[in-house]
Amino acid sequence: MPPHGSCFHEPVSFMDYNFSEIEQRWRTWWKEHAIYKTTHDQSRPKQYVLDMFPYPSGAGLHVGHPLGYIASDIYARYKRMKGYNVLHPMGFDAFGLPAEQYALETGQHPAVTTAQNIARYKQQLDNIGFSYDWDREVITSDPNYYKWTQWIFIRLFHAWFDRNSQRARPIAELIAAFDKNGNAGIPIPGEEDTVFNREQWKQCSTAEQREILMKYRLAYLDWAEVWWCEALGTVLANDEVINGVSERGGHPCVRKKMRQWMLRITEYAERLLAGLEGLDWSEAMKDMQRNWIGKSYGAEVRFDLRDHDGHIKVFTTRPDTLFGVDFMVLAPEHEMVGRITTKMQQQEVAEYKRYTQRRSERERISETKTVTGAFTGAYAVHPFTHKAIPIYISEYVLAGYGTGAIMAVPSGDERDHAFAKHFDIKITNVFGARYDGTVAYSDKEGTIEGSDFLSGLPVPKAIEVAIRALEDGGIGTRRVNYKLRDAGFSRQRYWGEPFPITYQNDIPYTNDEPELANTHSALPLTLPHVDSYRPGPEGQGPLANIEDWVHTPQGTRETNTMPGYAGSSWYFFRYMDPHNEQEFASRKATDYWQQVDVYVGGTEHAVGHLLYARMWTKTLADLGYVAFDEPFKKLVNQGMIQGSSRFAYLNREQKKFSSFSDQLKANQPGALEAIRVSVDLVDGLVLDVEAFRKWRPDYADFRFEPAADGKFYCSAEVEKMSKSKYNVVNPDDIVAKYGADTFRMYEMFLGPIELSKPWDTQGIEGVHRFLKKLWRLYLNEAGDWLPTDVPATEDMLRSLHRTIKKLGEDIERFGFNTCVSALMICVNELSVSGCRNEGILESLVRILAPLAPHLSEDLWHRFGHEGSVTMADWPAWEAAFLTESSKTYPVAVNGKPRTEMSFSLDENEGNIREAVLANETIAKWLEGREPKKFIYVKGKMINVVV
RNA sequence: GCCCAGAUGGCGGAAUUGGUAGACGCGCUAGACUCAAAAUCUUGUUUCGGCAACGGAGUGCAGGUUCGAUUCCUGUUCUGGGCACCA
Repeated sequence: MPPHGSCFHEPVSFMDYNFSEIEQRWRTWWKEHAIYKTTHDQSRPKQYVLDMFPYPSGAGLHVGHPLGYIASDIYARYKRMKGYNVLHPMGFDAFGLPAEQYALETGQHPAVTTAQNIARYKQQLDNIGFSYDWDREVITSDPNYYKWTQWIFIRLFHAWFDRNSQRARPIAELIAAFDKNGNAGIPIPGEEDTVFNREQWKQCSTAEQREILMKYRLAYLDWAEVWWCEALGTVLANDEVINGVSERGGHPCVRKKMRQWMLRITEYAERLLAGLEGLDWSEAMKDMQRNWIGKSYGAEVRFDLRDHDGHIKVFTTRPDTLFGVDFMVLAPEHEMVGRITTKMQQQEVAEYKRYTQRRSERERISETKTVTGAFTGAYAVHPFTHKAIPIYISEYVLAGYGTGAIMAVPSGDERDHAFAKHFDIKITNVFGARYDGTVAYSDKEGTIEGSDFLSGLPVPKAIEVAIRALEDGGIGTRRVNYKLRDAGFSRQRYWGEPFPITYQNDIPYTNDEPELANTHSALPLTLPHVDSYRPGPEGQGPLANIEDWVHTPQGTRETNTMPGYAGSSWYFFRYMDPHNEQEFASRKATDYWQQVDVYVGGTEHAVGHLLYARMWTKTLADLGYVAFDEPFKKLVNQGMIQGSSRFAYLNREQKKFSSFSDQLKANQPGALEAIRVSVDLVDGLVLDVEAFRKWRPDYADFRFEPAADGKFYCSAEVEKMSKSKYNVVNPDDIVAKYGADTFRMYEMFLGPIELSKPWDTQGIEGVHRFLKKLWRLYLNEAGDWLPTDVPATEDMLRSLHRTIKKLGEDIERFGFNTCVSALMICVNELSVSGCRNEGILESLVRILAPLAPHLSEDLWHRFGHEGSVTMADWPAWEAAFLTESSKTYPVAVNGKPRTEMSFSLDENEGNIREAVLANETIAKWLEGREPKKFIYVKGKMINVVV
């Protein structure tokens, strides 16, 4: 019979710490009493504690996943006890490639496998005793959720970024401005030179007008590169392409342009950069975002072509080196390449372009050893010296960065230098003696030389003078450049949000626009059923295969789907108001819960998810839907828990495995083969040989040569935890064996939350012993309740209050490993002193509650409380119990500690000096010398310098 | 290649503001209880020399600042994470 309430006074025969019975009982009780239900409560301050929601993979959770969840759960529970109304939800980032891949292989619908995976994840999470309010669960692939993802996309489509006010505004306001003044003062992003007046605007056809508007929209269509695999007839993700061939099948892949949806995140570059200042994120994380945004100051310079009309624009951060330009390099994809390449060079250029098409961007920018490129045969004209400048193409210039073209200054840039040497281009020195002809001088120290009007000027001054000369001559302009690029928002896949877009004559309309006669307006636009998950024609997604879905009387539907980050860019709003059918979240809800106070997740999201979520929040704020424009106030990054793999050593010729030792490897190098052993078959390093033989029947008749003690040892190596390495540890197994409370505390005890560290199943015993020891403070073997009203000693009180203070401080700063140590020390002390004082022991239960909620709940109820310990108050520590009157000082001579001496804390320095110098040990080290200096730091140490 | 982080006993780690390096735990060691095992309790455990007292060395490596450096500075090596369609 399941227990109810706190009425469990029925006799229990087994009075040891019976974690499985305790944990099951209280999990049921929490559920029945909806302990973790969160409501809108104005009377308490709010606290929003959020985990990055997981992608529910088919492999289930391993012990590494819950690390951050445990930390945030402890924090959330602590904040509840401190009187906050805590929002601590969980959900699933459920769209994604793996489910689709699985569907391709097995034919099972991604919705089905995803639902199964989510069910498994939830069960695993519940096993660990998290305080999530599951009523607020968010699943990105649920139509009731992605309805609002689509709704936000429509807002992005109908919005543009006003550079003057630095915020997004409805597109209707842009149209109004065009009707009045054309695009005067509102340049087209990326095409700032294109200007039209009101008449020109009005003369445009609707199609032309919409084409112009597309260049402003925050969600827009453009041509962008993807990996295209001809043999598979599909677009591939970066990590599906390895060295230019597909991961599956090894078919050649090339970069190909496709028409895609993009997000104009570049318009937010400045705000995304500035917004970082006020955030409580690690400096490392902010640096990564700053670096990604990549703001740089410089100039855009126009180089006219010698034998053609037109010009090439370059962006440079070093306009001061303009006189050192010896050649130019265009990205192979640069639009100008086809036009300017001479007949002589056409074949070479075409071949080189084919080569770069197979190269990933990463390969192109990382390649430093071999220089590649091709000469176009064309020349530009230097704007000041008018000398002819040869134009090359090379992979190290990327089309997407700056203008896709550079002016090359070999004396001042390492890559340009290598390029010049390789192609035997004469190098002009603009750094005088600082360039020695062998290594480019790229420092910004010193003066510029041999550069006409710039000669003799120090670099910063030269940059200014050069920019002014460029602007005066109408040759260039001062410019700020960002490395940040607009984000691709199309995927040629099935398992993602469909776009609420319909094309009429190739013009995209959002489904709520009047042109579609309101026939498509209802959201969500649900994913239609497909019979096959194979790609559609010409690289389109599987949706393109469903003729009668694509073709509607009003037009043809968009067949791309949204990328994985669409749903995760705003889910933190939905938790605030998860069942709202009118809005993505009400203003009342978002105004109450505001920003996420603490966001916990891995660094791998540093620049992807965290940047997109910030942009979406800014857009929603600009359009008036929420009141704040930064989603995550504080960010905590958890490290990874790595696997500890095991290897057995095999001499295949002799059909013999040898127990591992340091000598073994040294004695037989080359002859030994390391064979992976599942961690399930190993106790520490000792292999269960019989189990291994069963696991790998192909080795069943091999010999196993044990060590001298008769055991067979494996070697260990720290690696990523993954199935293929046989080092995955499932939290379910750990919880079954030791209980969730032990598991939670052990994960925290392992080390600082932000560091990566290997999992070691053996170490968990220590934490488990600690909980058993704690249990014995409350109940003896006979099951008698031990706490009574006996008085507490001063030592006990000091021990308790020191621990209360430390726990509070450590939880606030996410230092959970030291929390566990502090509790261990406290329990050790209370055990030694035989503490039975119920006041102390009850406080101990409270401070244990965030870390070990099941055990604490059980003891809490044994104290006679009816409510949950979750709602108990966090005890206050009292300074009176912590003050010490004296200190045992380390006394050092010349910085080396030689002895210890105790002094009262209010002893004056003169007396201390006298006593120290009189001390026998110190006198011995002084050897009669007069101390040069006497250093006394109150409460810390004493140092005598001779 | 670029950006970021980390390196302390056999292992995970502690030392929160520059002040006794190794807390706490694992493992190992010796012992108590037990027919035995488990559980529990007790002892020791950075390393070298020494019975000990004590002394030398020691926080990836090489320097520097300081009365004093795991902590600050310069350089360097190695490991891990990210680099735009994995999530």
